[in-house]
Amino acid sequence: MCTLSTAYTLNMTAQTEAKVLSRRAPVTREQLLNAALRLVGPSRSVSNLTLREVAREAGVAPNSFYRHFRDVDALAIALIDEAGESLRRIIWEARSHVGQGGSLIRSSVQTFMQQLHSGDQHLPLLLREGTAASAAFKAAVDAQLSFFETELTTDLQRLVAEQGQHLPRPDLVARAITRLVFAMGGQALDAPEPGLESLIDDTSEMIRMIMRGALQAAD
Amino acid sequence: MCTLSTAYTLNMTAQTEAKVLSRRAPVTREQLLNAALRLVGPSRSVSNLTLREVAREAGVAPNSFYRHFRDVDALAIALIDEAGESLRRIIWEARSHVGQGGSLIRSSVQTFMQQLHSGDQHLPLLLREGTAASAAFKAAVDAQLSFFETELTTDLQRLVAEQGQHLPRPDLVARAITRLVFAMGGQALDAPEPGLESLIDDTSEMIRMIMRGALQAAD
DNA sequence: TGCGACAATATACACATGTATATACGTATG
DNA sequence: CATACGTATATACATGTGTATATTGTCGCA
Repeated sequence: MCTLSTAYTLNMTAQTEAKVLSRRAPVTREQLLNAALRLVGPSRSVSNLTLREVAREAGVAPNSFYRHFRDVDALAIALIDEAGESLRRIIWEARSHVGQGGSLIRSSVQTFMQQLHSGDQHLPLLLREGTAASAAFKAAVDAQLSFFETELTTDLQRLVAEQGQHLPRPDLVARAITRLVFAMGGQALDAPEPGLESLIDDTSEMIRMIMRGALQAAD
Repeated sequence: MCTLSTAYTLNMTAQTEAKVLSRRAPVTREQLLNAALRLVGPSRSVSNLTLREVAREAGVAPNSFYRHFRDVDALAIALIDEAGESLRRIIWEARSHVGQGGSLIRSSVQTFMQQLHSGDQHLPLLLREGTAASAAFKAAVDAQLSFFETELTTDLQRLVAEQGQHLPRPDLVARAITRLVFAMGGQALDAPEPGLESLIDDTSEMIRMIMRGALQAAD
């Protein structure tokens, strides 16, 4: 099969987008990351990606991979970090978008779930690799989740304090909410579009249960 | 490498345990299942298992695999079903073991978490493949979880009714608890042994929050 | 006893994979 | 300009993989 060598030049999707820019522009790195993201799609695990496969999809010689990542696992961790940033950005937007119209809980959950269906594969990846094989992956995901939980903890305390109440164990509450939302997100991933609304409702109601139960413990 | 052909006869761990029993005793099937379980260990994903690898570990010729499973995915689903049965058995035992000493919630959570560290890889597998790549895997895991949630729903209703109370949305409560426990179980998997107790405490407290919050909604 | 079915095996083939080696190309600096 | 360097490439090789084909051994039934 000598069609392989020519195949590199056929896939020019991301290759032409930035032809030449300075000397050491790490454009190939982005190509590889995007190619991997494209390959895993909505449900494939990054741990069955192949070095050659990613290079092929990126329109790059197999050996060029080594210039940017030690192996596929290194690339995977880079993707997880990207996904963590994405998550923080998403939720930050959700917080700022919350009008007086809907509750903060519901609109946050809605933003999260809709992002899962947006076509950007970063969040699905984060959900998947959290229980993945490699211990390194899990550690990377857990770091991102912990970061998120910390933010949520202070947020919850502030919100509850605004209503003149006190929230016991805010760390536990934040952790429960985070993990629950991620678990429900896993279901949302392969739920049909119409069923998504009820999934958002259910998840929001679960969160309210947790909040009520936590506040009640203050007695 | 012609050492391969002899290697089959070297690994006799499970092969000798039941020499000959009737004609069509599917002993090789169990060998393959156990071998796969041994190979995935506490953290490896079943989707990177190789047909030859499993056959090798089972001490069986690669082609014998086809007699029992169409491919590795079919084996994986069989393992998930086994894991579901295991889960139900575990929790059933937990329920019956609950003395007046500890709360039902805590002892159930404890049983679950301890089982995760017991060396039996069925439950870890169930946790992992729930967010796995293959849609078939997720469906299989979801079926087992749904079954579990149904049992839990009726249990919760009965328990609450015994105390003269009414539980609104018992299905939601059961789902939240199940998914949360599984999410926390994922953390318990690679938590050091000493930290396990606090993880059990945290998870139990989370469940109590959910229960209190759900009951409070009855007003 | 022998025979037919069935499970398990050995051998083989056409791939795909990770990586070693050597080579071309473009750019910044002397 | 020329040289050196960083990047990407082509080629190659040993190894692992899924599966097709043919063969062996073993059991139940006649």
